[in-house]
Amino acid sequence: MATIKDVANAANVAVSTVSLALRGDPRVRESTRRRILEIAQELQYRPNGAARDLKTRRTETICVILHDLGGPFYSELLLGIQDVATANDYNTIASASIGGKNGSAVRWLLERRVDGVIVLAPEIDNETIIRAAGPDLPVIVLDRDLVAKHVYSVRVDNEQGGYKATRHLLEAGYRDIIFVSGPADTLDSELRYRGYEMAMDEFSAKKSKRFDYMGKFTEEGGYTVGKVIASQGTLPEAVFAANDEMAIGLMRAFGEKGIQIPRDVAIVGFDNIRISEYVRPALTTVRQPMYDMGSVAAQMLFAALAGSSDLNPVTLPAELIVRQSSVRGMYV
Amino acid sequence: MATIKDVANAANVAVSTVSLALRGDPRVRESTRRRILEIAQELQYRPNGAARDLKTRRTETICVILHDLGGPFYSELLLGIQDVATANDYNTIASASIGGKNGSAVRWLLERRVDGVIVLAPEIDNETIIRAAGPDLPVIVLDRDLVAKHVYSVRVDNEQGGYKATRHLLEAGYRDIIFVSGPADTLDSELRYRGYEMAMDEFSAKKSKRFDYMGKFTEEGGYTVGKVIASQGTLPEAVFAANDEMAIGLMRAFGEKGIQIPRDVAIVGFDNIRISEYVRPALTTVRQPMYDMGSVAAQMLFAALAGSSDLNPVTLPAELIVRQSSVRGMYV
DNA sequence: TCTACGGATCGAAACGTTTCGATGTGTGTG
DNA sequence: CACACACATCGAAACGTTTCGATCCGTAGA
Repeated sequence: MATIKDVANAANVAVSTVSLALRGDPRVRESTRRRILEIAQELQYRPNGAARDLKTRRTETICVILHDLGGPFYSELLLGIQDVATANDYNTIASASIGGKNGSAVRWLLERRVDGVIVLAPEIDNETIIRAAGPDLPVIVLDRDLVAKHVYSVRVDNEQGGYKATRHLLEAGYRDIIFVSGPADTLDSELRYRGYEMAMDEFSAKKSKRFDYMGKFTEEGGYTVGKVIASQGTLPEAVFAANDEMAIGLMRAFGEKGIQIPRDVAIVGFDNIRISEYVRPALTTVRQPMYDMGSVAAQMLFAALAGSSDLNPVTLPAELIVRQSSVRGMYV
Repeated sequence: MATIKDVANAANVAVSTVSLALRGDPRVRESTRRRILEIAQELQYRPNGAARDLKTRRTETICVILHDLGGPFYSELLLGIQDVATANDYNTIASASIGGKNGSAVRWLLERRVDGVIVLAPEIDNETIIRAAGPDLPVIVLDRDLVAKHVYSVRVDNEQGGYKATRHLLEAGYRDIIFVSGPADTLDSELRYRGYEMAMDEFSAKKSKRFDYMGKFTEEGGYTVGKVIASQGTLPEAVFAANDEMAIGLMRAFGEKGIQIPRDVAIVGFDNIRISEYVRPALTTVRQPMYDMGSVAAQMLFAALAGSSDLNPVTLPAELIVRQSSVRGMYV
């Protein structure tokens, strides 16, 4: 494979001249520049990124670490990030956090192959992130409770979202509302529950306990919980599920038992995944501003890259989206 | 930032010893190795990936270039790729092809920052791919009609899929079946149409012309086409849409006109995106084996990396999934 | 004609690793 | 006691760039 040296030899100029020429530096005469370009083309010269990165100590690339690539949820987030990155002439790559501690993602964090990282992946632990972050590797954490040097955080207000969802049900007249939580260790679920508590207290309604109904954040998880709820003596008036996947699982379980939504039980989810609009009845949910989150995160990253170091954590508001699953007396 | 040299100095050993120690080479004594590790820890030493890549001339990373990250469609594909990559101790990154010719993705193709590339992005042109591929950068193209040196192809049998979908409708007794195509320039749509033709000919049914109904491969596109169809004098008996998104758009348009599916019109889509299962009536469609496609592509890539160069193109079969939207006399 | 200067090009060092041949040390064998 | 040998460590070159100061050349000003 041709290197810059080969090009220099073939063109009878110094290596440095080729380097300058390729970069379009005005110091090299136009005629020689054209000649060099031509020869480079002929030799199929392609620069070696690693060498350049090594020398310049910058990669002009940022990395987004996600739980799994292609989750429907991430599409908008990535778009928000990419728009900002592109505007800054930066490249964006995405990497899945699969493999955990010694997996793929860690090498992007630890081996300085990128200039900055945005992390939305619960299974990467705080310690790793703190170790990775440094003066020349800012890290933006999404939806994570972590403050550390060179680590900056952007979050969605899950608590307020949970509050909105619950209050919506309360205002519709429901009082016996249960909360179906995600796995015990997720912060998101916890915060949504706190919002639920706050609203329930405000209306002096009786809360379900934190761990009464706990699922796996997947449709299957919701389905299982739904079966349990349905087989108990009395149904609740409404259910607030910690995310849409679970809400949809609940709907399926209820459907199989002949329980009608929202007539018999109202349901509210969280996340506004694309399916929630298509499910019947369409699911009332809370939308997280994913595009904004991506965009804000990327902007903070570039601010950090530019030298700012006192970036305050940002919290973005969530938005209630009312559909049929929570509207009393509506059928499909 | 501490380098290997700093560690060597602090430990009073040569740089090469540190290098060996870190890699766990048995040549360095266990006691010194532990000492070095400890000092590295203390100094917060982190290897410089660029330097290593430069020296070893391998990155142990493959890159997947997709149209947009996070399309629901890609999730499985990436999983298939990652599983194989991980088994080979390789890392996987994904990059969006946004930006086209001089965009982000191109640098992964052209600047040798990865060991191999898998491309599923129509907007990257053949020329770029051919230029990028070389003895030390095999490229696997997905769903693309391209043969070239160091370029290998994996495809789904779109034609057979289109045939299956159409034949299914024909066997259900429909004869007046129209085909709603994607944008003119996409190969996939074209092939699916050919399958449609084949089946229609076999049953001596009258085909719609290739460009009678053309949408944008999005729900909006399907919706628009649906409006047009609905406002014409007579409805077809059935519609075969070139992908699910469009099929769902069609369903929405028909729904708004009071046209019932499948009673008034049967609908079949293509892709088996997740929503198609939740839409009412659930959409009959053709599943592309995305996981397999990813897995096969990755396997071919590693075969190429290992030196094989005579890898034959692979075509994977598509699978018909019958749901309610095409089953005569079923309502929801 | 000499000097100064700007433009074009060059040469060498540096970036942080890996790797290979060389070197130094201690142990067991004859 | 000399020798060979395995073991542990070292030193230097190389990977392909970028960058900075040096050099060379021709021209304008004195």
